[in-house]
Amino acid sequence: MPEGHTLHRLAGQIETALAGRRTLSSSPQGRFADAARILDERTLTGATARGKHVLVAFEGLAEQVHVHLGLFGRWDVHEGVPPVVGQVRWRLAAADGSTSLDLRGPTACELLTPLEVDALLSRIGPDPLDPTATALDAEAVVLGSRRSIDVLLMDQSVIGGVGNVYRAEVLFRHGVDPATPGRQLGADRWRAMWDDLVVLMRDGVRSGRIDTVRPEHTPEAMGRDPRADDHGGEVYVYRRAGQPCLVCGTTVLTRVVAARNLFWCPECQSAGRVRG
DNA sequence: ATCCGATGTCAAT
DNA sequence: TTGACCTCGGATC
Repeated sequence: MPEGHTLHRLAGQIETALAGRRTLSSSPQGRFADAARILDERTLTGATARGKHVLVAFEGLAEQVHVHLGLFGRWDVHEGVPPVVGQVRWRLAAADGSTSLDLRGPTACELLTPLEVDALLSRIGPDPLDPTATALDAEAVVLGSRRSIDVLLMDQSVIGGVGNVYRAEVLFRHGVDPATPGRQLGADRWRAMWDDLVVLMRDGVRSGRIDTVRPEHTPEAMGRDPRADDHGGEVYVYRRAGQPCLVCGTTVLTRVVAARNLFWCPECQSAGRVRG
């Protein structure tokens, strides 16, 4: 589901399956019907992802489709064109019937003018999956902030594409206390975290899941049952509240930060902790 | 059959 | 800080 890697993966799949091809658009659920009529029968020219947003472009149309999945949107890629099931906001299909995509429950599915696209892109922070972005692009904001790193990581104008799983996991992998203010993080640690996000998220694009557990801590290496915490990927702390830390055995904690459930190990994650 | 949570964001207060 | 929104599936009754 939808952190940045999901959207980059989808953009890639759309390009591979549909770029340069004539497409059919419809809105079985109805709320995208007017736009779908404009898009129908057009050749798709490209799909790009920035942060958690996807933009799809069509020949002869200045506007692009902006899609944001939100918390529970889904975008399923099908071989062929199966019968519609449930609420499908936008069905996009190759005109030859080879491939189709069903978009459900998105926060955003709308046509944006070039000006609106520019405005959208300008409010998304550097994205670890953008090959032109670097740790330096967010460094001044992060290292100058009094806000805590667990809040900064979720702020899409600071870093684009990181969501609740990558937040918890990158903090764990770097032993960082989630409450550490950005200004106390230190440049070395920030850069290491950024580089790690690049690696983890690229891996997520490739696999379609979030795996963050290092080889020495995998179920195979530790003799654990891999199905014990199966959330579609192998993780250290995400959704493991009350269970023992995979590394030290301390009970994993949870609390709401930036309106989402944060998970962390109070023993392993002490770097940056304020004393007293 | 019903409830609840979910890898997100924004507006209103 | 809270509520609203979008939809589905797993847990619970």
